[in-house]
Parts: sequence; C-alpha cells; structure tokens
Amino acid sequence: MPDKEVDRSLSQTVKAQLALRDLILNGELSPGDRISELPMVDRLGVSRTPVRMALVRLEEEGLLEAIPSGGFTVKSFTERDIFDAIEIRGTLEGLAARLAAERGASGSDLVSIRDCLAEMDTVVEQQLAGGNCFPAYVELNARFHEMLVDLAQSPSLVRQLERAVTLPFASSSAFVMVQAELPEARIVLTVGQDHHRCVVDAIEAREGARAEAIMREHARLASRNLRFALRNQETFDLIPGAALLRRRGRT
Amino acid sequence: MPDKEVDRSLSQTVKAQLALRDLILNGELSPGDRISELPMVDRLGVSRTPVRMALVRLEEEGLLEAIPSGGFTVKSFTERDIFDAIEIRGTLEGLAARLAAERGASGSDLVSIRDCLAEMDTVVEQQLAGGNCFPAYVELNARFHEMLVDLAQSPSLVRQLERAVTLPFASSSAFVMVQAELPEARIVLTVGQDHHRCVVDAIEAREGARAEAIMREHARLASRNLRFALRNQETFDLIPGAALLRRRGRT
DNA sequence: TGTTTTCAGGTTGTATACAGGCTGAATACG
DNA sequence: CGTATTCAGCCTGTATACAACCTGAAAACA
Repeated sequence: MPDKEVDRSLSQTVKAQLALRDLILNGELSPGDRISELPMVDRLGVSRTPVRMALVRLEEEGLLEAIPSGGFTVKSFTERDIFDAIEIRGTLEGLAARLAAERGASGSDLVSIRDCLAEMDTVVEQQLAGGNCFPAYVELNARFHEMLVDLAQSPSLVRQLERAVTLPFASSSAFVMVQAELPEARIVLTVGQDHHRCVVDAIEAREGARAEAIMREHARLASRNLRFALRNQETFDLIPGAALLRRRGRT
Repeated sequence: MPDKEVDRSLSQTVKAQLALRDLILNGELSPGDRISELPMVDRLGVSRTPVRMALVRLEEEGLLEAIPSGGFTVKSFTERDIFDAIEIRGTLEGLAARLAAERGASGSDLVSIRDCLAEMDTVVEQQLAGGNCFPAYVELNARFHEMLVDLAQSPSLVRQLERAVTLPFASSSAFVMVQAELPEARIVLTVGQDHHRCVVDAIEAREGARAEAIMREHARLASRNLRFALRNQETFDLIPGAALLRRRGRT
C-alpha cells in the first residue's frame, strides 16, 4: 500500500472516490453490503456531499448497484461476467483496429506505436531471459493499447472503451501479473507480443478484417489467464478485485 | 410536447435531469455553452443539489463535457461521431447475437421474440400498404432489439449497450422517423425486417458468425438513413438531437 | 398464536450557507 | 501602445441542517 496518506491537493470528491474504490477492491466491503453515507463520512473523513458524489461515480463505474428505494450495495461478479467483459473489450479493440486500418493511420502515429513495440520487445526479451520486468511490461502494454485505440481517431470509441475497461479485471493488463505464475507464461508473453506486432502490420497494410480478428484473439489471452488464475487460491488472489468474485453458486 | 407539467411524484433529481436533457436536445442550450448551476436553479425550479446531480448524470450520458476547472459545457457532435456511435452499437449488438447463438437461447425466449417479429410483420405490411404505423413500429423495434440483447444472457453486455445507446442518435430507432421521408423507405423497411427474421433464425441454428454479421449490417441501415437525412434541412431537423450537430468545419 | 398496526431509528433526498478559486475587466506600468 | 497586475464578481466545491421516507421491531388485537 503506497499511499495511506492521500494527497490533500486532490478534491474531496476524488479523495472519497479513490478511498472507497480501494475499500471495495480490497474486500473490506463485501458484495451485497449496503453502503450508508454516514458511516463512510466517519471512515473517509469527508462530508456527505463528496461521499454521495463518489457513490454515484462508482455506480457508473459498475462497482456499485443502486437500490430502488435509495442507497447502494456492492456489486458481485461471476466468472462469466469477467469473460464477457474481456470479450467486450476484445470486440471494441477489434473495432478500433479495423477502423484504424480502414481510415489509415498517419505515418507519425505508426512510428510512435512502433517505438512502443520496440521497447516492449526489449522488456519481453529480458523477461524471457529470467528477469522480472512485469511492472515495466504492464505499463508499456497499457500504453500500447491506448495508442492503438487512438489510431482509430474516434472519440466515441475511446469513450466507450474507457467504460469497458473501468472494471478492474477487464483492463488489458489485469491478468499480466497472474501470467507470471502461469506455466505457459513464455508462450502467452511471446504470442501476445506477436499479436501486438501483427496488428500494427495489418493496420499499416490497411487489412481491416485481419486487424480486427487479431485484437479479438489477443483479448482471449486474458481469458486464458483468467481460467488458470481461478484454479488455485494463490493465483486467484492475484486477480484485481478478486474479493468481488463469487465462485459458482452463492447469493 | 406531451408533458409540459412534470409529474411531481418524480424526485427532484430526475425532474432536473429530464428537463435539462430536453433543454439540450431541443437546442435551447447550444453546443459549447457553459451551464452554470444558479441560472438552472431558476430555470428548472429545483435547488442546486439536484441540478448538480443531473449535470453529473448528463455528463456520464455524454451530452455534457466537464471543464477541468469545474463546471460543464454542452457537447457538440460531428457527422462522424454519429457514424461511429452507430458502428459501435452494431458491433455490440453483433456480439450479443453471436453470444446468443453460441450459448443457445431457451425455447420460450425464442417464442417470445418470434411473437414480436410477427407483430412487426403486421405493422410493416400495413405501413407498406400506405398506412402510417411508424410510432407502433418504433416501439416494436425497440422491444425487439431489447429482447435480442437479452438473449445473450450477459449483464455486462446489456450494461455496455445501454451506454452505447444513450446518445439520442445512436439508438436503434433514432432514424426510423427519418425513414418515413426516405425515397427508398420501402426497401429499408423490408430489408430491416428481413434482418430481424434472419438473425433470429441464425441464433436458433447456432450460427454465431452469421448472426453477428447480420446485426452489424443491420445497424448500417441507420447509417444510410443518416446520410440521407443530412442532405436537406427538413429531414435534418428530424434527427433527434440535431441541434448538437455541427456540420463540417465550425467551432 | 398469527396478523396487523404502530412507532422509533436510521437513511436518503433536498435546500442552503460558506469558503476558496477562477475569470475577466479595468488599471497601472514599461 | 502593449503588457503585466490587481481586484471584484461569480461560480463551484464542501459542509450541514431539515424533512420525508423506508425498515424493522415491538406491541396490540383477532
């Protein structure tokens, strides 16, 4: 836990939102729990207004569920919810790649993303040689996916994808940490990086259908990681937001 | 305008949200306009708190844009934004159709959607015979699309699609009214209804790829309507939220 | 004993007061 | 005359008071 002392320059609302999200993701608030405003006022050290705002935002984010009669509860997720979220991300990233190919990406954008690709190559190489470069890889991976979406030059799509990725386990780097423990880690890493390269090639060659198919399949690497992660407890706990997951058949 | 007097049973927040949305969609607030809370308090007859809440909600909805230093402005949209929004909807509905096919829809669900299909057949027939059944068609069309998405049995996808459709011109029935003026109206209506039937057939036959392709192409009917609507002023004004559209090259 | 009613506690929705920050215009200065 | 500075007005973010509502439990009644 890096930041127990929250920066005071942040607005109270943002402070509350971050703190509340942590509380949920760390499992200090369990799925189904009703969240009342007043207790949170004490717990977060801000007044009701920012707490209220944070609750609304987190509901939009998908972590909370509104109760018809007022108030919120912590949402719970099934294994299938995660699979679906990953599939949705893959589908939208596929659309982004296709649009990028069809509309044509500018030369400078392609150079930028190829630079990113090269950096990732280095990191992947070091990782395969036995180092532990996952933090660096996660960051580069996030940057790559962001740049890719931008290639589509579609604000609507960026917006939609932002939402698709808010759930912690839906993001492109959610399962990279799990991957470290995976027996087939080398394969997934190598194949994933090849996807990255191929999709850029496809976009440059204006091969829309191919670019789309690659990104869809690319997202399914995350599904594979997920399936593995669910198999034993240690890897299960590596899943971001694992506390929100209910395994087959509970309330 | 059916409801100039807003139901007093609604909460102030909802009241404010509806009124504010109308104000924006009707063009009484122009794109780029900054929306201050106090003037809205006078204009909507509710206090700052509900106004504030409505603003946050409308930002999430995509009608407003947050100013970094605080406050909101009315968003503006380009022709391409709409095309992209339609493409996104088509892509997600395609995913829904594919999942429905792959996962298998229950017999009773298929019966229900076929009932809806049959009702639409009747309406389409009457329409082609010279009647004006568009309101009925719009409602049935909305119901069909809703049922289709439900067939995928994916809460995540339902959620994502709900968001994709919040923009008024992205919804499946946004351009049906324009269609009435379209020279090729008969064709679009006939083909659209055929899409509806074919996608259900595909789902029942577990033909995922076909179901997906059909829904993608189905959404492109809306793009066709849009392209036509943009050509002259009368049809342009039929576009929901037309006031938010900026034609090529303005601030 | 089972059902209905009543009531108290807590919770949310709404209104409003207050403080800090931003904006834009007028003014002073180079 | 152009640029930097100051200041007033407004606006948002936050805190808090108040009221309506819902919930759950105890009590009264059939």
